[in-house]
Amino acid sequence: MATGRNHRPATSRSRGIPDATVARLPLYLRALTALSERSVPTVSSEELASAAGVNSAKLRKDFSYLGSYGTRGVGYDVEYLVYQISRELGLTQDWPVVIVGIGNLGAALANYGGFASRGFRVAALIDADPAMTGKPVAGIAVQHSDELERVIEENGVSIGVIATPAASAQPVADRLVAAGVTSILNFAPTVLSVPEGVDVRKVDLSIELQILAFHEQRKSGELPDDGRAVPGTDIGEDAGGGVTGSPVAPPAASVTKRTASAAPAATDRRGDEPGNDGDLPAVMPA
Amino acid sequence: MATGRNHRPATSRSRGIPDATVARLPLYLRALTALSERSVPTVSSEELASAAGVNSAKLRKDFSYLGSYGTRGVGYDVEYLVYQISRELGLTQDWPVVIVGIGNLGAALANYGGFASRGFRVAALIDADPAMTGKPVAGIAVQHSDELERVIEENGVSIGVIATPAASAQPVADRLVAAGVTSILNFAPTVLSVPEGVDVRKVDLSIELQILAFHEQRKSGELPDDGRAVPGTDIGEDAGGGVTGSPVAPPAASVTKRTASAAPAATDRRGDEPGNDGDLPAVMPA
DNA sequence: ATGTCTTTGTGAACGCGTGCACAAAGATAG
DNA sequence: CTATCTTTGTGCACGCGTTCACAAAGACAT
Ligand SMILES: NC(=O)c1ccc[n+]([C@@H]2O[C@H](COP(=O)([O-])OP(=O)(O)OC[C@H]3O[C@@H](n4cnc5c(N)ncnc54)[C@H](O)[C@@H]3O)[C@@H](O)[C@H]2O)c1
Ligand SMILES: NC(=O)c1ccc[n+]([C@@H]2O[C@H](COP(=O)([O-])OP(=O)(O)OC[C@H]3O[C@@H](n4cnc5c(N)ncnc54)[C@H](O)[C@@H]3O)[C@@H](O)[C@H]2O)c1
Repeated sequence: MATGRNHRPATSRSRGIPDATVARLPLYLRALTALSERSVPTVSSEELASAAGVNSAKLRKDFSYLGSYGTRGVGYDVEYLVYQISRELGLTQDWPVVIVGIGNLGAALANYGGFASRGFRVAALIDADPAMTGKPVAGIAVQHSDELERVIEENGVSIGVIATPAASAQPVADRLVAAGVTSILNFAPTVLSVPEGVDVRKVDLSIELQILAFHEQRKSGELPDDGRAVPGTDIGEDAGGGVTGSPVAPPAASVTKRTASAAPAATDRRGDEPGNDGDLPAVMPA
Repeated sequence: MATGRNHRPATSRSRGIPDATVARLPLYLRALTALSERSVPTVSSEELASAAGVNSAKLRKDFSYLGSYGTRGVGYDVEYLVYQISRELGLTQDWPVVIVGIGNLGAALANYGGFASRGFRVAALIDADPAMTGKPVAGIAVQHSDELERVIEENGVSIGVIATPAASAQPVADRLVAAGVTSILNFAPTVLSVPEGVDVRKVDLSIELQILAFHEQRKSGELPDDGRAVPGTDIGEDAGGGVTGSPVAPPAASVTKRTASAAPAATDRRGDEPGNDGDLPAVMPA
């Protein structure tokens, strides 16, 4: 979630592809690539939609934003569509990427094949810990933070991945931006502030789990209690260096005396399907 | 993004909290927790919104769905709100979780502190590789896949995390569901099919990067080429990596006769390159 | 050519999410 | 108790995204 302004001047009216559509293109591409490997020549919107897990009407509308690449009565040419989507997403070019913070997660990311398989090339692995410098991870020697700016400039890196502790995320983001990076994928649980023109997308495992927990709670019985009732189980422990941490403490109702029954007994509305369709997976860049 | 059905009868009108709001609650909770640690008693919607990186009006509306916990002229009581949101998200209770696939990513997740800090407890680590069995990861001994059902039942696990290669994701999901899991967090790049009533959320690094690439491409110059134009243009730039094997070659728009399509880039590279575990979907239309 | 059958492309309706703007609630001062 | 000032809670309008439903484009058969 980009911290700075989050405006949408709707300036993108002419050739702009809807954000929701852009977010689905990679999904279609993946399905198409699989078909391509099986040498399937064409595919109908119905089949492809099924493979991508979406509605066929939605898929057709999405493709309509790219132009008319289908043939009525037949479907879409797989190879041609793979190319068109790849081009639209900018995957026909090479994107050098730097990963900052080579800890548990950073190392896993460096080893991840999903990078290279789509035109993303790990240009460098950066870590502030001197003990890490020179150490090979996924076949690449880790470089010290001091090299950050140089690496970015020399390789023309425009995409950076942050996998440092939360406390270091903002400073790292600032350096990345100052050095020329204009797109950041942030794994640290923090809201980053970046100047306009810089895109930030975040991946937060903790948030995903919390959303699941919410739905899970709905499925099996109602809320724990009215809320101002007894203190709940307290959950302590926390990983070091997180903005998070303090255990869930029972209420404290201060300020003005909380008139009781603030929580309106959740009416057991069962119509609410568990389908978490609407939830946005991540963030929509500005 | 649930894979299975994705409808929204809109039946949820009374007590249902909007999905978009639910997705933001963890964000507010994080900001509030930080304030709580600094012993800040109250906070205004403006301040909190800023800390969470959202619009203040949006935040107030979100909170309005939970009830009226604020005090006009003053703001919100931090401790009280932390408790209310935690309760709403179901964090006042303990959620045992199983992680399946203890490879690079799975191990990182097991070591992640964000789990425990919010009521999520790693009940077990499961891996199919016999060599991994018994091996301690993050202080927990890895168990063989055979133990999956037993572990789920004995611990009452309802949330499962999949970090196996894409090809194994669906089978693992099936077993998880059969054993009683009703919420799945999937890290494998595949569309999962699950019965109604089971929530699936996915985290796909590759998709995030592709979305960033799309915007990045827009920022610096337009598309490589019109695309609809005659193929053969030097778009063939295509970095060595290319999009998953098929060398993103401008396929001819065989709108009518698709002859050569039968022999399209005969999957030359085998998914062994330092990055191609199983990125491709194994799911096919019914 | 003409007819039939399949599947695309999209107009239109609808619902959700966002953000503005403001009345009202309540704190605080006099 | 009254006045003023701060900040919430929300009615309302708007735009985006989703989905339906269907005309028409084109393949294919005769
Ligand atoms: N491990 C996970 O599964 C997981 C999941 C979601 C989010 N996260 C988040 O990702 C981040 C990293 O997690 P982790 O488990 O890998 O932590 P980690 O402690 O294992 O690794 C962090 C690494 O960052 C380096 N680092 C610290 N400050 C730095 C700086 N200023 N510049 C460059 N490098 C710096 C450290 O030397 C260390 O190697 C954390 O913010 C965590 O909350 C982790
Ligand atoms: N590493 C990353 O940063 C990253 C990022 C995004 C997505 N992913 C995806 O996450 C998944 C795991 O990635 P990884 O890098 O950890 O891969 P990995 O190969 O290191 O680990 C996979 C693990 O799963 C185990 N496994 C295989 N089949 C299994 C089964 N049926 N049941 C239980 N365990 C099984 C393997 O023994 C192995 O230990 C992949 O699908 C990958 O595409 C990884």
